[in-house]
Amino acid sequence: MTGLPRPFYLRPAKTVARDILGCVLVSRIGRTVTAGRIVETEAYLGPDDAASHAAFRPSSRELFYGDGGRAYVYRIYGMHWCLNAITGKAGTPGCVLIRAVEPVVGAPAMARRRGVAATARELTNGPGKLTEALAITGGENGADLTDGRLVITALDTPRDFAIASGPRIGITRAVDVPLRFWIRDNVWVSRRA
DNA sequence: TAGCTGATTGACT
DNA sequence: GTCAATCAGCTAA
Repeated sequence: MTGLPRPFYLRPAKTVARDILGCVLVSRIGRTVTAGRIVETEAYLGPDDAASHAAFRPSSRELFYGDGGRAYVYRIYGMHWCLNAITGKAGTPGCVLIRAVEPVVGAPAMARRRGVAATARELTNGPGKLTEALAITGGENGADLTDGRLVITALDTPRDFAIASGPRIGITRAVDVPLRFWIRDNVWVSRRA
């Protein structure tokens, strides 16, 4: 399984965050293939972005400062995993947080992992929810997103959707910077603002 | 070593 | 609307 090519990720986080909307996150982790269309993202920049782990989490630096196209998976609040795509060329730190996806393949398997109905929006409409649905854990930290068990691919369908933007959610620093992007009117976008 | 924080979620009033 | 769960990684000492 091949995903979006490396150069796609070697651009500013803000650009990648917008362009990656509508693309499909494919997980071949575990026995069943599961996949979801990315409908909501947030961009995190370098040390100048106070909300970015690049600014206050030294242990993430090796990934942040490396070439884009790799996964950055970390535990939050001691119980949930969050998935990011590292962006930018080596030396220019940045990443894109995948906040919500729309189930495309393997909804029954996601439902089993999540413990909710296969049609429920709670399946994947949040950063901690989609990682559980797609069986993404810390084991995927550093994984290559262009080729492997976890990849992001482009759809052949036209990008005929509107992109909305606003402040990022859930953070305590740099609260007002509008670096959150989502597909307007998509019901799988996470609530709570 | 001890204490604190957090890019969340789900249960409860 | 409020709040607890639960821990890696940070800081202070």
